[in-house]
Amino acid sequence: MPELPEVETMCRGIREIVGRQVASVSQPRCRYRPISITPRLASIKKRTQGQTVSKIWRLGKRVVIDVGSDSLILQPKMTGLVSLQSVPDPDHVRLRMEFSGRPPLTLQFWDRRGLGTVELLKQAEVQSRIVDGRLGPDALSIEFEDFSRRLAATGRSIKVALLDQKLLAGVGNLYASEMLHAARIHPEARCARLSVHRKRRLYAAMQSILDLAIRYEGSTLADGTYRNALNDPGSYQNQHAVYDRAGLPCPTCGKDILRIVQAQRSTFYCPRCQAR
DNA sequence: CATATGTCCTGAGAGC
DNA sequence: TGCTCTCAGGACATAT
Repeated sequence: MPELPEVETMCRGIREIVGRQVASVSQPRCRYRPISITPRLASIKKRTQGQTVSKIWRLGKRVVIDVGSDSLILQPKMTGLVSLQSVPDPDHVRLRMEFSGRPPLTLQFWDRRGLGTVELLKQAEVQSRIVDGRLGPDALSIEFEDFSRRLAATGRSIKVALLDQKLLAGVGNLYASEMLHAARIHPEARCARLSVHRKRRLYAAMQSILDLAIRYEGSTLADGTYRNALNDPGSYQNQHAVYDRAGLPCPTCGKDILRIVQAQRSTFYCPRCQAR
C-alpha cells in the first residue's frame, strides 16, 4: 500500500531518467482487466516519444514524471510499483517506457490488483485537475498552524481525518496508525477536541515517522510486492509499533495491541499508551 | 457544504 | 487437495 514514504522511494529510484529521451511507451499484453490509462495509449505515445524527462516529483501518493510539456502521473494505489529494476512478475506490468541513452533504461509500472491509474496532463493542468479540490498540503511540508486549523475544522475521528487526502496529502492507513501511537493519541479521538499540545505531538510524530520511513525506504508488507529502487524490500516494517500487530505486545509498554475498524479500514493501537 | 458508504481489483489465507 | 469465502485499502462515485 504505497503511502508517502513508499512513493517518495519510488521517485528517488527512477530519478536516473531525468535528462533522458522517451524511446517508446507500451502497454504489455495482460490477461487481466486493463488499468485506467488516459488519454488513450496512442495519444500518450504521440505526446511523449522523443520528448525529454525534465523532473521527477511526488504529488501526495502519486509519482509525477515531467516530460516535454506534459506530466505523466502514475498512481500506484494499493499494489502498484514504479521501478527501473525487475518487478515481482511479468504478468502484472501495466505500462512500460523505454529511455534512450547509455545505459538504456526501462521503467515499468507494475500493479497486481490493477487499481492504479496512469494519466497524462499538460503541466499547466496539474494544479487544476489533480490538486485543486482533491489534495490538501503535503504531510511533509504543511506548517503546524495549518495542520492544527484543518484538524480543528472537522468533526471526525483523528484516524479517519488523517486518511483524508483533501485535508492532508500523503498519509495512508499504515502510517496513520503508527504516528498516532508515537503521539500517544487514541485513534477515535475527535479532531476538533484535540488540545494544541496533542496536535503538536502528532505533528512532530508525523514528521519524524515519515522521515524515518523514507530513510528505511518504506515498508514492505507480507505480500512482498513493494520494492525499493534496488528491488529489495523496504525495511520500515521492522519498526512498526502497532500496524498489523494485533495481539502482539506494544513495544513501549508491553500491553497487547488492539485492532478496530474505522471507516471500513483497520486501525491498530495500544490501549494503554493511547488511552482515551 | 461535510461526511458516510459502496465500488473497483487480484491473490493470500482460512475453513471445510 | 481443492473448493469457496473473506479480506486487504486508495481514491473516486454516489448517497445522505
